[in-house]
Amino acid sequence: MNIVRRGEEIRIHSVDIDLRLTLMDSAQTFHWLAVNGAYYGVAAGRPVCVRETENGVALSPTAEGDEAHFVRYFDFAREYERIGRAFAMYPAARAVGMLPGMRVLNQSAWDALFMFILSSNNNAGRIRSLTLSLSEAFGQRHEINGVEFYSIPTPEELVAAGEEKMRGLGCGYRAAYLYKTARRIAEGFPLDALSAMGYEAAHARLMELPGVGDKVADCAQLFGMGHSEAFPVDVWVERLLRAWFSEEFAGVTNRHAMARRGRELFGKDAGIFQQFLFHAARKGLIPFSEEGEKAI
DNA sequence: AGCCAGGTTTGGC
DNA sequence: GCCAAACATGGC
Repeated sequence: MNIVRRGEEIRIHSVDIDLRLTLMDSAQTFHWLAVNGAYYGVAAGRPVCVRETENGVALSPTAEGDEAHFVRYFDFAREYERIGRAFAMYPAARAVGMLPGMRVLNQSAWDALFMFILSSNNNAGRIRSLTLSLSEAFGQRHEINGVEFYSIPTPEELVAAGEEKMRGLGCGYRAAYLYKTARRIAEGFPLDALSAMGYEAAHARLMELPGVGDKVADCAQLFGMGHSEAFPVDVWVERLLRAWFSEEFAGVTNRHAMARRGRELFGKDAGIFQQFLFHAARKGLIPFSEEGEKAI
């Protein structure tokens, strides 16, 4: 990795990054706009335009000292090839090599929590449209290169908007979850302190929030709190584990136990590995039947 | 029309 | 503790 600044632009060279895969297709974030081959959005508090270069990315506008922020956001300091090798004894680990340039983002805790509360029993397309609708209605406006986009609304902005207006945008029963959680945070729940806590303690605190169960908590921790051992288990990961890890997960009956077993088995990189397994499963790159049989 | 979507909550054993 | 059903919404 090599970082160069020119005026308001930061260029990060010699990194493995596929922006469309990471920002638009991988279902770990839902708020980015793709316009003319560039991507516009707020990256953990920094409104920015990102585009791919020959062997990396260019970001603008940026301020002095933002380099470390974007390296962290795109997780450029972690070597994903090493993770693929470390799990090479599992046939399904070819998922890592099949998705070059997918990064596991370090988003802000609230942004990740917001989007994954909306994700419950929902599909990626509608999570995205709800995220964009709520952001445009209640978030802050930004404009770069004539492209207009919005911050995800803060807890305070959601509380000011009210549950009924949120429901009016199509949130369904998730409006109550998101509104009540926003109110808890606005009233002092220490969301930003959870990143500094251990996985288990932070997980237990997150589960206190309305609309946050094991899966949403794990996604918020993995994508928004730097807890790389969090191992979210959704429908896709469950099917994949039953098919391709039947010995390792033998006797594991429910998703809560699968998530615990995933952390035990894969350790600190469990969540990174999970993201590759998840996406490969969802896209049919690693096939299996409904009964959990491998389909090679 | 009925099933599914990166689930959570609630109420019954 | 574990399990089933209810919960809004839109796309296929």
